[in-house]
Amino acid sequence: MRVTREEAAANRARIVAVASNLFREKGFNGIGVADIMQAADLTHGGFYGHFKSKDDLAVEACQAAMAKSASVWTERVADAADQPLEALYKEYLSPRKRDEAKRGCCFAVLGADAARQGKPVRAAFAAGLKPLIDILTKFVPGASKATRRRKALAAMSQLVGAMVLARAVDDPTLSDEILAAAKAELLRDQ
Amino acid sequence: MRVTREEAAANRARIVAVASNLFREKGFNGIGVADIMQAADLTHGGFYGHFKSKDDLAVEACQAAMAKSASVWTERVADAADQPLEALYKEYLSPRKRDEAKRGCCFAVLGADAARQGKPVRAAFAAGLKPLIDILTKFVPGASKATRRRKALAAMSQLVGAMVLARAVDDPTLSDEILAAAKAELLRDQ
DNA sequence: ATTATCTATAGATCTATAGATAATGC
DNA sequence: ATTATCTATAGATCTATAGATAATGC
Repeated sequence: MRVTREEAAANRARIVAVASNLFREKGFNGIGVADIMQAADLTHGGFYGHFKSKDDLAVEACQAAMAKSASVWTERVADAADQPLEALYKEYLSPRKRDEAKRGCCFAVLGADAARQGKPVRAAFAAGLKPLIDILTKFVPGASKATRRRKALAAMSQLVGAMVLARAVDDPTLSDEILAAAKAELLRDQ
Repeated sequence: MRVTREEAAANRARIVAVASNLFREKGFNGIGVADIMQAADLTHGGFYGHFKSKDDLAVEACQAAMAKSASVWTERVADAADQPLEALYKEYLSPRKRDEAKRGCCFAVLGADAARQGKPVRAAFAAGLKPLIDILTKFVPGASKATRRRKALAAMSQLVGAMVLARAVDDPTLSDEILAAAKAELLRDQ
């Protein structure tokens, strides 16, 4: 039953990866430790050898997801050097992304949930937000750094809010319209 | 033990009102039927005489909260006829509102949760969004109705997203900065 | 007689822990 | 000997229901 040190580390990483998807799909309270472990092909009891508590896993799972977002954003603006913001906004606000919450942006999917969690989760969210704001600040138009940062925070808000609304409503036409409107208004300001 | 027909109707309304606050404060999965009934000064078992299920209550509680939002918005734009949008944005994005989730906007507090619920909740969210968009469409600047509607959807997204982010982060300075940035950018476009 | 509310409980599910097991790594 | 994982379970909590109770309203 026991595995090598390497396999144990891989098991831990798999728990974090699986939890990162399941928390985003079902919310912090929508999935239990036993189901997460089952999805990672491990037994329930083994969990507490890797993590102190479910909250501890929540912090790590969100950190992993937000770090992934930052690296995808960095890659995207590098790939589309001529129109970095257009590429970013288009991907973020795509109907495909909307329909795949488990791989979606933590802020749109778990932001409201995070507000109800303890300090560690909320600290992770603040830390995870900063790199995304920095990327936007670099590319958003504006004479001063302060102006660009203000625009970046507003743009991030618009991205997150549009995705929250597009997912909440049960009306595909309205949902698509929200995503298109946010994208059009964000790009109009370039 | 039995109460009059009038009192029973009042009890039902009190359950909806209390649930509307508790769902917003703790999320759909963060509060149970027994606790809601206790907050309404009734016993757990009495719940199922009023509602078919917890989901049914969730629909009614959200409808009530969103109807309240629409009536407050209508009142606000009438009170501040010279600068209706400024009044609306300033109130929505105030730190006071951020710190009082239980009376907050359903879309910011429960939008991501709603996306994981069944059709009835999501239909209620679509229906509840429309009056708010209509109010914004009336006052947002723009030559054509189509332009104004697009701006209204984008503005609503920005309001909701800024509130989600401001609540999620554990850093008062950053949180205030998000609210201020969204307000400034929304009003810059007048 | 009807019915709004109550007590009590069934049956799931949840987090966390205790102790056993068995393979690694000294 | 150490330790990653396992089985089993304690103790809470959750939704929903069954049946009793007692006041209303015919």
